[in-house]
Amino acid sequence: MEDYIVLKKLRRTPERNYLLKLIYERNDHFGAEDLFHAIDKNQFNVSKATVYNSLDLFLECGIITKHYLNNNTSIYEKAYGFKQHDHFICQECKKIIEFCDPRLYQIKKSLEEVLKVEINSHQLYLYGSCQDKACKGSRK
Amino acid sequence: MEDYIVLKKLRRTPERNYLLKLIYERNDHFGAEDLFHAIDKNQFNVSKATVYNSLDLFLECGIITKHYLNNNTSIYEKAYGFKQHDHFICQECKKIIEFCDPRLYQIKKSLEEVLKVEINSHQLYLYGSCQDKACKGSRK
DNA sequence: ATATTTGCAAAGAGTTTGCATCATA
DNA sequence: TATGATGCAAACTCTTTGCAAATAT
Repeated sequence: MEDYIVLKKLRRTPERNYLLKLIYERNDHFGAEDLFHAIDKNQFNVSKATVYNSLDLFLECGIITKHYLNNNTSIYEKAYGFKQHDHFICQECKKIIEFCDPRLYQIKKSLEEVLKVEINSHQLYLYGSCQDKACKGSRK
Repeated sequence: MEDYIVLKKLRRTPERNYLLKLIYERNDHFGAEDLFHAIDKNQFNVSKATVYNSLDLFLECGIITKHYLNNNTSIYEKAYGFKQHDHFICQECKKIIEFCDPRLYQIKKSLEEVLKVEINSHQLYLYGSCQDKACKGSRK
């Protein structure tokens, strides 16, 4: 699991290793604060600054992905070894459904030509409501 | 231009009218702060709180659109009478190019079926580099 | 040895809130 | 006149920064 570490020419510190471990243990979308609180303070004392620093680093390394939510905060998810996907976000219950649609790549390709630009990445968020019982139940 | 005001059952205040005017005078993507600074303090004294309140209101009315940028801030653009479009953002020079691709609607339609959800809106941002001379020139 | 990384606490940016005052309907 | 809207400043949240001490290479 920690074999994924590709810290390039950077230093391998216990804090980074520990944070990576925490990240790979979870399968959700988490905020910097979530990660900070997941730290076992008895085991390790990682500061918030280091959490942010490390997240930036992991992001650059492609180990995690960052999403900018509609409340001006960010969440992350591990990325390494997972295929590129996009997100549907239920506005009622905040559930996130991941999906992947190859047609998006066609769109990107043709837009590169039409707009005469080079596209490196994209973010697609679909907003709406899911049909979960639990979700419906929570509606006012 | 101010005929667009559809303040529903809400009050028509001089502050809101003035802000709407400012918004319709500009054709760019602007932040709350930008709008606040665009206020002619001699002419009007609109507080920051009112700017934020009004932007929320205009957003609900569909008069403006809100985008969440990759630095956890928001920008707005007027929406009324403009057709839905998406954005390419140059990571070098921050230029924004708007585009509209009908295939995205097909994707949304089929995802509604596949994911069994109802999609109300979406946000698609493409990131990359444009080929402008001015942009290239600014690269380190 | 030395340049990077850390922790801490303080600063910062953007946004929201509380409340008394004001003003639209 | 009654409720909604405003201005102000303080509070809040998330994130970044400065710096001395610690540490990986």
